[in-house]
Amino acid sequence: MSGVFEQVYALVRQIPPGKVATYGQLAHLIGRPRGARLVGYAMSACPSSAGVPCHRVVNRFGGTTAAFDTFGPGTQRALLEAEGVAFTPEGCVDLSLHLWQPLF
DNA sequence: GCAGTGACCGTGA
DNA sequence: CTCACGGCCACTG
Repeated sequence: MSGVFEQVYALVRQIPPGKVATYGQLAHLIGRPRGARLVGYAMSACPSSAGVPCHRVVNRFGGTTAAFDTFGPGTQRALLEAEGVAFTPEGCVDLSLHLWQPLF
């Protein structure tokens, strides 16, 4: 609470299935236009106990995080595809179709 | 208690 | 157009 991480987790938790958000976008939403790194670190913490779908967070290119290879190659991609997220031949998420836009 | 690092982004030259 | 650097917060050693 009262921490940047909690702010990030709160937003990520609001991301509906089939949608993805970028680090920079989340950083802006928490009031840290230049704090994209904080979002990345917050994801690294990725407390499953907090119910944070960190697999729905990708970089600005829509590329999945290599850190997910911890569970196996292409783990994050598999999770997103299971939710109906379309991927480009380059292996990136089609942000034009699945970029999460906070209504309010 | 101090310093360095980290799943990144944006701007300047 | 491309290359390079700074900046933000929290956690670890």
